[in-house]
Amino acid sequence: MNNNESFAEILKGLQLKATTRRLAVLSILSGEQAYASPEEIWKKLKRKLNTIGLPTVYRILEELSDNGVITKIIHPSRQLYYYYCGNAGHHHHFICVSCRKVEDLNFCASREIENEVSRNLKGRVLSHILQINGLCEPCSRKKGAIYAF
Amino acid sequence: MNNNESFAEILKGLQLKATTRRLAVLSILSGEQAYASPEEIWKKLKRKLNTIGLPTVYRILEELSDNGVITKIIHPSRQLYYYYCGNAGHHHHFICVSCRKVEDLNFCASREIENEVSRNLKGRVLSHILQINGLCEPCSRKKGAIYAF
DNA sequence: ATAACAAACAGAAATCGTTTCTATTTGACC
DNA sequence: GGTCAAATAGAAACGATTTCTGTTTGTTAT
Repeated sequence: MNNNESFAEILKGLQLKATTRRLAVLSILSGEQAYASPEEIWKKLKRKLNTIGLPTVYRILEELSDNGVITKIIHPSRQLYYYYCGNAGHHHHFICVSCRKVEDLNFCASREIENEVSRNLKGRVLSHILQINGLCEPCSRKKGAIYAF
Repeated sequence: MNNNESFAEILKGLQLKATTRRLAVLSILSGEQAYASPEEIWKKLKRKLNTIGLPTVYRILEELSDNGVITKIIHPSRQLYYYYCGNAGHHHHFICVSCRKVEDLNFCASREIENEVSRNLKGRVLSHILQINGLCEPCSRKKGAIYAF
């Protein structure tokens, strides 16, 4: 499968072995258009692999997230959620709090923020978090499906 | 104390009783210029009050945060941290990941974001998270005190 | 003031998402 | 195929957070 080959390249580039589990995690995540929890991902992995431990899933997700291959979603419940995004450049996400769909946002104010911080606060920016929480188009039509976030 | 009176007003406005514990939490948080964890706040509370339970601190912090009186800090460790900010208007924060100091940011792109989401995604924005992580001026001078975030 | 009642709290215990640990297996390279 | 470090399974531990129950406190009306 082509995807698996390119995922293997990505892993090698990060000096991570292209193991069955890592490729399976990437395969599953890349097939999702919604963010997923480690346990949810684990359940899907168990269908394809004879054995896979939940701690393994946690470790792989953290590795991939630390290396920028996947995105960690910020959730008020503070549960961990992850999302694979093929879009390589720096960008942010709009997440639907109802169906969990994630969409790319073509907006980032990092330059303005950088200016503001260095000019007014004399501080140094290491990173920034920008996430938009809302309802995607289909969900916003369904009445009664609105959650405060 | 004047602060306590105004805190009592705030609580009453939210239909929360102005209890000794709630006022003590607000008193302690408003005296901090850095974000603090529930346990840290609890330890300080124990010095002023005969008895105070950690679950009470958690509950109060969540109530106040839900009502917008205090701010929840987003931290990669996913530990809870809170911060009291007197600034009433909508704004965001620059947090120092070294000394935990929180500073206000006079920047918010909510209008641009709203436009982008409604135009391109046809979605509906419920809320947004913007937090800048970095090093404040004094901390950025101290070499060796830099953390990835 | 004080009585009455719901809201708030203390303290113990439980919860459960996440991490650690150790022995075993696997992938990469020769 | 052999070698060795890296990766994994499974069990166990962890610890921040929440739940639960009986008791206390703040508020409101008297």
